[in-house]
Parts: sequence; structure tokens; C-alpha cells
Amino acid sequence: MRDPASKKDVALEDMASGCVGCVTRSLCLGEGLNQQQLKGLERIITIRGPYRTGQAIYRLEERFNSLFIIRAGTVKTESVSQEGNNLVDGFFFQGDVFGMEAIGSATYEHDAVALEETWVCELPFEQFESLCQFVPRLQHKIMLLFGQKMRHTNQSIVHGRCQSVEQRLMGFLRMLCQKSVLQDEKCRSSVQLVMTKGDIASYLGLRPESLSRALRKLQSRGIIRNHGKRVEVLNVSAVSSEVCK
Amino acid sequence: MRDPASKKDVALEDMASGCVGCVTRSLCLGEGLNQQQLKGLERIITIRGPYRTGQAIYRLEERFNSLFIIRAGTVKTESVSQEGNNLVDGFFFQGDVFGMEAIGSATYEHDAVALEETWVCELPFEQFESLCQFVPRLQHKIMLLFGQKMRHTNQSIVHGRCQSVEQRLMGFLRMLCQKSVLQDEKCRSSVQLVMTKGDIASYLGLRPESLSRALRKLQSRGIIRNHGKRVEVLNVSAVSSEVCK
DNA sequence: CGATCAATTGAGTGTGTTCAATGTCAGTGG
DNA sequence: CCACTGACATTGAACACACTCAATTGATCG
Repeated sequence: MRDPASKKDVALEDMASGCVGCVTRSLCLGEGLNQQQLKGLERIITIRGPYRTGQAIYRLEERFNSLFIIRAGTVKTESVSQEGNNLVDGFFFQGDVFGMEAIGSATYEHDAVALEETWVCELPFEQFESLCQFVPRLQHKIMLLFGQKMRHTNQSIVHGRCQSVEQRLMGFLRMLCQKSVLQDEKCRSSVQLVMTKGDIASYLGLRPESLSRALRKLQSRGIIRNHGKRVEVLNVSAVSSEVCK
Repeated sequence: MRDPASKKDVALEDMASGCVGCVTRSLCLGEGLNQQQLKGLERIITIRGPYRTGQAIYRLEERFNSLFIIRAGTVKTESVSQEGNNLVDGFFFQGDVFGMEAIGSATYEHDAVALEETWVCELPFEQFESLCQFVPRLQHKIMLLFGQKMRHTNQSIVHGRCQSVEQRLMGFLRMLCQKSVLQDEKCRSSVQLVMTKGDIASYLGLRPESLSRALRKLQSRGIIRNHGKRVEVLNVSAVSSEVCK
């Protein structure tokens, strides 16, 4: 968090620019739009930040008005289970859209919490819908995004249910590596965990203890190395392969 | 299947009519559209059926072109896990839209299989997108649908992971009852299972044996009665209550 | 430097799985 | 009509894996 070479030292001027000059655009809804269309998008978004670690972008039961897109940083969404435990539903990285679960609902369904210094674009949903009427490409993109999201959920959650803990964990590490690649434009064999192990465990449907043991198992099999907030992936092919075990 | 009073004896003329006179419309994307807008929708849909039990509406890896809406009947979607088992991802009832997971993908992600005599409306997606450009209400409705779907997935799958088998089962029965109410316009305390117990087990992330035992437990607690393909809900309030156990 | 929260480790328990056997039912053909 | 078949459903016993609870270590911060 205080590593001066870290990507987290975001240049403030980068965060101030609109969609047209946005460094994150290739990942975002604006990808593939022409100048004029980008201007339209730029008119309705508001850039918000910096959020500090632990700060909420929105909270459960707040009125739903906007989607959010991550410019820089990381966000988790979490809700409360029947038993009263916190339950992490998702992690969101640069370029990811969050808040979509609230569409059609009066209020947000989760808390959205920054996991590090984070900047987001607020996208008022009603205005966005109107804009989609005039920019077919934008309508198309949001639909693609919905489809993607459903596929991802299905892949990770539904299929995850009939996988072993280690398989699920490897799937998660795979996802983290991909996101790192997208952000850094280079392949990394080491992943910085901005979230706590407890959050990861919750996301994977596990107790923290079980996650800890699973990490140790993968380490003993020579696939990863686990030092605290950093996980080295030693055997990239094992983690990357779709069929594991 | 041959019960003469059954809802499954669908009147053929009902199935032949377009959107304007559709008996299912109140459940469908067309809900709330005016005559002219309905005509637009009607122009692009194709009514397909009857599909017999076990017949596929589409199959994994077939080219994705259309969404489907159920006019009458029931459909399951299933994919194949890494280990090669069939995995039921969803059940769809009258008025439900399926095929959405394939949006943005070249091919379908699942098999969609009829669980009884079934009629569907095929909705070519590209044409649908174009239509949405001219009918804001339709664009809005599909977005609502996406949001709903995500919320439902989150509720049932993510939260399901930290529930006991019995809780998940009760959640499933609750869902079935709601769907029955929608279809029959009356509250029923008895649900006909068109899917096999194996399908239900798969959907709930269980082995058939575990489902069987869970049903027996609920029965021994006086909450349901389990006779083969029919489940009587004796204690509706227990099944309906959000907080159980 | 304690204080606090996160992460790890160990021992014992419990829930769902696995495997194998049995029961039920609908459809088929002698 | 009844025996046979095959798919689905149920039951039991033994097991495995993740959970629970409790103690310890490690990291972070005022």
C-alpha cells in the first residue's frame, strides 16, 4: 500500500480526465465507441474518488440510481446471509462494471466496498438507458456485458459446486492472474491480494480455515507459494489448465 | 401426462396466436406494451412446438441466434461438468426467458431440454436488439429481466452455499409454488414435479441420495409429504418463510 | 510498545458423499 | 395377464472432507 513503485499511486490527472482520454477505456463500456459517442457517455458520468480502503461506494438498501465502473482500484460487493454473516458476492477490478444486480430493484442489494484506493465512474442508469436509445453500439455492449456476467457466474459458481476446494481455488487464482494481465499488460506469475483471505474464503463458499489449508495443500504440491498478501504461481500451466486434478 | 384435466392439454389455437392475443403475455417481455409495439414483437418471433419430453430446443455449441420464451410447458438447461456429469443450471416455466447466458457468445452454453409438452416463442436476438432501439419500453424490460436474473442467481446460488440442504430444498419448493401460482392463478399446496429428482438434486448441487434424505427429513418434520412425482406442502408458512431453521 | 485484527494450525465433530443393495413404477412383449 | 426390462427413487453403512472451536502466530497501526 505504501510501495512507491506500486500501480496504486494513481496519477491524479489521469483520474480527472473524461471518457475521451480515459486510460481505462479499452476495458470499459466505452470501448469501440467513436469520439462523438464517447462525448455522450462522458456527459452523463461522474468521476468519484478517491475511496480509501474500507470505504463504501454504496450500501445495501440505498436507493439504486447508478451503475459504477472502476477506473482504478478494486471493489468487493457483499451482502448479509440469513444467519447474519457477511457474504462476499463479487470482486471487481479495473474496467469492471458493478451495481448491475440492482437493475430493476429500487435499492442496492449489496454493500460495495473499496479494497484499496479506488476511483470509479458513476453512470446514472436512467440516463444511460436513454443514451442507449441513440447509440445502438452502447445498447449492444451492455447486453454483451450481461451475457458475460451470467456466463461467468455460471462457470464459477454453478460449476464450482461440484469441484473440490482446490479446484475452486485454482479457478480463482486463474481469474486473478487474468485480471492482473489486463491491468499490467504483462504476464505476472505473482499476484498481490488486495482482499483478505477471509473475503476470498467467503467468495469461494468456505471458512477461512479451509482456505488456509487448501493454500497449504497447493503449496505442498508445488503449484503456488503463499506468503501472506502475495501468492506466487509457480506452476502456471497447472493453474491455467481448465481440467485440473 | 394423460390426465384429461391437466393443464398440459394445451389448446392448439392458443399456441397459434401471436403476441397480441397471447394468453401468456402478462408474464412475458410483451407485458405493458401497446398494440403497435406488440405487433412489432409479433413480427420477429416464431412460435415453435410442440416439443415432447426430452426433446432439445437447442443444444450446447449450436450457433446462438435467438432467445426463447416459454408459452407453455417447462424447460431445463444443462451443461456438462469437467468430470463429465450432467449439471442442471436452471428450470424455466411459463413466461420465462431462456438462452440469455449465450448473449455475446457465438454458441449456446447449455442444452435446453423440454421436460413436458412445451411451446416456445423464438426471439431472434439481432432483430430484437434493433427493435429495442425503437421501443424504449422493450429495452427497459430486457434490462429489468437481466437484473432480476442476477438477483435470483445470487439469492439462490450464492446464498444457497451457506445454507443447509433442507433450507435450499425449501427455497426450491418455495420457487415451485410461486411458479405454480403464476401459472394457475390459484394457490396450490401441492406441486407436480415435471423434472426428475435427479435433476432437482443436480440443480441444488446435491447427490440424488442426499435429496431423498432431505425430503424424508422435511416429511418427518411434518412440513411436506413426498409421493413420487408430487410433493404436498403441508406447512406452507414454514416453506414460505424467508428465515427457516 | 501493547492492541487489534488477520491468518494459521490442530483436534474432534458432523454433514453430505460414495458405493452397493433394494424398492417402485411405467412400458414392452410373450 | 404377468413376467421382464430399464430408469428413477430410496435406504443403509462407511467414509471423506470441510466445519467448528480453541489456541497460537503474524501483521498492522495508533
